[in-house]
Amino acid sequence: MARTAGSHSDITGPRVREAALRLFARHGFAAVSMRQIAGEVGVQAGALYNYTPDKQSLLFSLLKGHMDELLATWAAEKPGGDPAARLEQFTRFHIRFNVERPEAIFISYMELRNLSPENFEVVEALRRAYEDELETILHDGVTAGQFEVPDTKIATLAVIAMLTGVNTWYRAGGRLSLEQVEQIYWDMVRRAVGG
Amino acid sequence: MARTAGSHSDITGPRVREAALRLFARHGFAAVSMRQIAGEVGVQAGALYNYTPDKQSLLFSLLKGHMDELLATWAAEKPGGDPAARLEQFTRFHIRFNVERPEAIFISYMELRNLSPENFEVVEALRRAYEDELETILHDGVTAGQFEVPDTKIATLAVIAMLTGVNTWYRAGGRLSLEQVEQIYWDMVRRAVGG
DNA sequence: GATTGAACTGAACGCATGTTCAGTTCTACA
DNA sequence: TGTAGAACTGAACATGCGTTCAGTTCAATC
Repeated sequence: MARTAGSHSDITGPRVREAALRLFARHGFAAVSMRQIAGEVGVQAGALYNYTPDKQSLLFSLLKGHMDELLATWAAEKPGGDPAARLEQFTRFHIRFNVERPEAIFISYMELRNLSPENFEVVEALRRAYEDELETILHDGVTAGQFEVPDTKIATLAVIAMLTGVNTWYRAGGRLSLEQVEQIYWDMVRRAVGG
Repeated sequence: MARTAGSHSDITGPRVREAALRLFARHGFAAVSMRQIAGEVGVQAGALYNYTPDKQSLLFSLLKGHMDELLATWAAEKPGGDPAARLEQFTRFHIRFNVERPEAIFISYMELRNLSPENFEVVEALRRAYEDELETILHDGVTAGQFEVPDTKIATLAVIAMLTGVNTWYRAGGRLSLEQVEQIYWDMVRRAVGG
């Protein structure tokens, strides 16, 4: 819209982010150079600095963007009503969202330590907000007498860890369909919380 | 024993491994320099090469040593008999072993991609062997009609992911004792497999 | 106390890093 | 078609990297 002459930035910008995401996920933030990212995009290293003030900001932008999208997507389909139904929805949502973005999930867990303290704080707060979504469901379920959970905080972390683990082995077109995977995990989650 | 003159290697050697483990866990393999490791030990970078042929081998040695210890320790207390009792034993063992070695666990999951292909294959095989221990228990439980698990492989990975997640939040001296944590997770695991 | 060899130093090696910037290219608009 | 200015190049910068090695230090043995 407000673009002026000579602009390719709306093409190159996303390509920089995609290349950085892919390379960070594959080799790790510290092991990837700006020249490698530039090479993937087909550009010289200096050109990247039209799109990020520095390498650290590029990582932060990717992680923050991912968390924002996660929370926004969940907010859009956030169910109400019965805690058990909401827990099933959360379980299926988390699995589906994760397997669709393996690289973003991967770096969101692995590269937190490469964020500066201020940037870490921001991403960490978003992650806590996401965890709170699940904890609220569990808490409501306990209150309603539907779940039997001695400690909702621990159960929250345990369930998320279990679900996120799907990413370590799931591959599209594998032995099980996504629907089957969702069903198996939902059965385990439901029973784990005594539902 | 066979040590000859001028030797400090039985002191420095372990210190190199400890420093490397700590630094790799904190900052990541690629982000840690040999000079940083040497600095922690109180030695010049060149001296490290009395203890490892190169940086890559140092990482491999740490990961392989960890997996060997994991398997040996489990083998030593490996229970027999009732699948449910064995599953409880495995659950408690895994949690206890992990929280006692947070740094080794961390790099065992995070730094696999920094291993050379041959080294990766070795560590991966050891991890599969450990997973097989749990899968055998689940399989026996299903055969005995004690567990209700549609897919023992997936259940294995789900349970291990859930248990390993303890490391992301557990701190000694925190709100819950290790015994309480073990109990909470064992309840969840037992129910998740329909036991 | 002399000797031996492991342990270590300190400097050097070639190379890669993140980042900057003057200069060049190219595209959308006048 | 001329031009403004965004996009990009290509070289340079200081710094740090993993690794090597000739030389020095030091402790256990004779």
